[in-house]
Amino acid sequence: MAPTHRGRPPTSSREMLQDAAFELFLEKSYPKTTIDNIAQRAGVSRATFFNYFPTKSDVFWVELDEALEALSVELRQHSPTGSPAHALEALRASLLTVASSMGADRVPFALTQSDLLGNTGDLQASALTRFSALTAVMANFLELHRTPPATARTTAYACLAAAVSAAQQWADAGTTRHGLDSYLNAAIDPVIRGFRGALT
Amino acid sequence: MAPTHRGRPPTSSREMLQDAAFELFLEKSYPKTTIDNIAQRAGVSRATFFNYFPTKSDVFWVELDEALEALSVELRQHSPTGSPAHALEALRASLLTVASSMGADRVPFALTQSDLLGNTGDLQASALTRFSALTAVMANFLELHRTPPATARTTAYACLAAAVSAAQQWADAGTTRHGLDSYLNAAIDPVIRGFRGALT
DNA sequence: ACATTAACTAGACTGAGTATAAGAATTCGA
DNA sequence: TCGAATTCTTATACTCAGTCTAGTTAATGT
Repeated sequence: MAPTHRGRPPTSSREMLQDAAFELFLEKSYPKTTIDNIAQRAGVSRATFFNYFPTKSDVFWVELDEALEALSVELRQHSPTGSPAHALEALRASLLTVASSMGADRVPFALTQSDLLGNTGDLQASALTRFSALTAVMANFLELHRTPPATARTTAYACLAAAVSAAQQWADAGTTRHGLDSYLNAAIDPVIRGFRGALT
Repeated sequence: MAPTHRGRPPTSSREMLQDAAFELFLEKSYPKTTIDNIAQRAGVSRATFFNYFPTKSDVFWVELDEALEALSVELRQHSPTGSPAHALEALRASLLTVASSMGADRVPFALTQSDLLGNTGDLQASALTRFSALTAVMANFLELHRTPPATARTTAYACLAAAVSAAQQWADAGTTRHGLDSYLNAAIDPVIRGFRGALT
């Protein structure tokens, strides 16, 4: 019988804290919910919250951060071919792979409840920071595959726009929802075709 | 002799506070500079700083905020024609008009000294928020001119990417610098031509 | 039993941002 | 000239996210 854990066992988890936070955000909006509130709801101390999340707004982006990491992993599987057009298709494939791992029942809270939360600068800013990181991952991949830097950047931003649109449609679909990948493919197809034309 | 001002005269201005802030950022980096430091350097109280700027990071973006406002004004001069392709050209023209009003000697501090400032999340986030606002202005304009919403958004993001690239080249040009509009036109031309192809 | 490891906690602190009442400096009008 | 109106400044208290530290707790390993 091999113990798999050394040290004191955790009494909490990111999921518990995230759940507590989302409950409270719905009850009293994001700005009116303090870290103390969240920690108390989850049954831990305020300092413990910061053992799990760097900032308050980070509870929002667990799924997006996972997807971003998964995308980086997917893109690394594609070894450089020196062909920008191939890179575009690889980028599409990687995005769709990541999107397809998000089933119809895993829509992030941030997408479905954004109206109810109260709009604050830090929440918006935390989203934009992640969009910027996503754009950088895509642009770096394209550059690695011999796309000129300015074109790589423009393409990456256009793909970001398509991805944001797709995510919004995904969230809005309600009971008729299917996988994110189909929305994403529809949104990104004109972008990829347009830039492929410019690259050949 | 008609007095033009009623009430107590200001002892400070946005420019004074901005100058004080930039001096201090260079001396000790952005994160290490407090609002107290800035206010003291400018000879006013800390509370007075907030009469001039909403947040610490806003001192960075005076020029960009002006440009964003100027762009909105320019775009409003173009009455709707129902032609997305015309809208693209109007957008380009408006962007270039705003860019040409920034002579070679008005490069924002944020562009030329970004290395020395110390990278913090709030600074990056404040920039991204403005980029997002710029994108929204452009996308709304395109939609007003009958561009489908998803295409408007994608185009706007691609224009943003081009504009960011142009601004960076502008800042990097040093003593050989000319007006921002020439860099912007070079960067944005392939984007406009690409999307015009998709719209016709 | 003790050492090591990992998680939790209380409490103090910092600094951005908010708010308020009072004071200060000007112009206007009776 | 004086009081009212207007505008700007200030000191101060406060909130709260985020940082840090020393000590406690709960587990495993030797």
